Amino acid sequence: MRHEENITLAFLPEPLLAWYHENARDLPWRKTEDPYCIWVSEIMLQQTRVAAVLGYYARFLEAFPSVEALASAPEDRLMKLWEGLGYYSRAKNLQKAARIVAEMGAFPDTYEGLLALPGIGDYTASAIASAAFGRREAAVDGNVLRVVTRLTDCHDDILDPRTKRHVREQLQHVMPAESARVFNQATMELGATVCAPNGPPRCGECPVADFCLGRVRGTAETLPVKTPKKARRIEDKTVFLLLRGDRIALRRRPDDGLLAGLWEFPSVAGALDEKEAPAAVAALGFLPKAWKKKLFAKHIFTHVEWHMTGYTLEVEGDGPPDFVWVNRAALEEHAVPSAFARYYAEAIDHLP
DNA sequence: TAATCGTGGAG
DNA sequence: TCTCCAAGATT
Repeated sequence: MRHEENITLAFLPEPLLAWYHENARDLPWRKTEDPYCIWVSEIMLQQTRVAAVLGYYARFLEAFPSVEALASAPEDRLMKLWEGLGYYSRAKNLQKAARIVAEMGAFPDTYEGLLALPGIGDYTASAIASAAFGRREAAVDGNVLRVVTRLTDCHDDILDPRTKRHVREQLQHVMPAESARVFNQATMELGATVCAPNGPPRCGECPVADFCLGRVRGTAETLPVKTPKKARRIEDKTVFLLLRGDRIALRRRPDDGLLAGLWEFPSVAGALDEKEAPAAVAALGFLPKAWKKKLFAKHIFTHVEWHMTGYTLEVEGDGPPDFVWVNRAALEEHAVPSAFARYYAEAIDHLP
């Protein structure tokens, strides 16, 4: 560890906390010390923007006000509440952990205890331990990594776990015991609003610009250093909106992998043209009656890209046993991911 | 270690 | 339209 870095970070807490006191956003999870509420917020906020979380957070706590309520919730209701928020294993791990906590009778109140719960890693364990229990545990997320690497002019790859460990160690040394609840929040707030991603830092508004090595040396805009990510692969799919009377076909995705356990319109691999599609429909056990529409849609995930060719048609026959047939009202009760948004809207258009 | 796992806002 | 990437965890 370089001596220089310690000196810089030692100056951080006082001006940072003063700035935070005047500039903190008014966020609902900052108004409570209830570990359950804080936990829910931290899981939702993983890789997800504050603006996207706010509505989900309010609806989720309304539906499941306690660990016990979450522990006993039906999975379909849980997934419907998480619909559109992404990273759906978070919701499943949340319920797994709720059942463990309910069984334990109390929320773990230490970093180690929290870390043992499903869906809680190093960052989240530290964040909850400090915000809910006042423990002196430095939480290192993307904001904190950006702030610290700029402050210390550190060019290590922030995707390397060793960099995170190093940053956490440095912060553990300077994090004030009497301000444990807000120090993490303040560092993240600075990274979210001033020392922000996507563009140059707003050093003119920064309370610690005076001793920021990245600013002094002119490297702040190039930090943090991050290894480039791999190119996305493209997957062609053909999606079928199968109409039968006032109903449409849905099927549940497998329990593992992408969009696990969510509902989708039936599809097959490959981009089928008008000549190939009828055979695929017949292979599913249907007799096509009327072809209504063809619709292309693209959806971009983090490292996969779906190119979807969609056909809307009326059919006869039951099809595979795992298909369920839903009317408009029932469709709206199922958790269908945003990847199918264009087809979802199309389905609604064709249902009475 | 490296790949996997969503979505949408911002530039 | 395209790229980046956000309060990460898991395997």
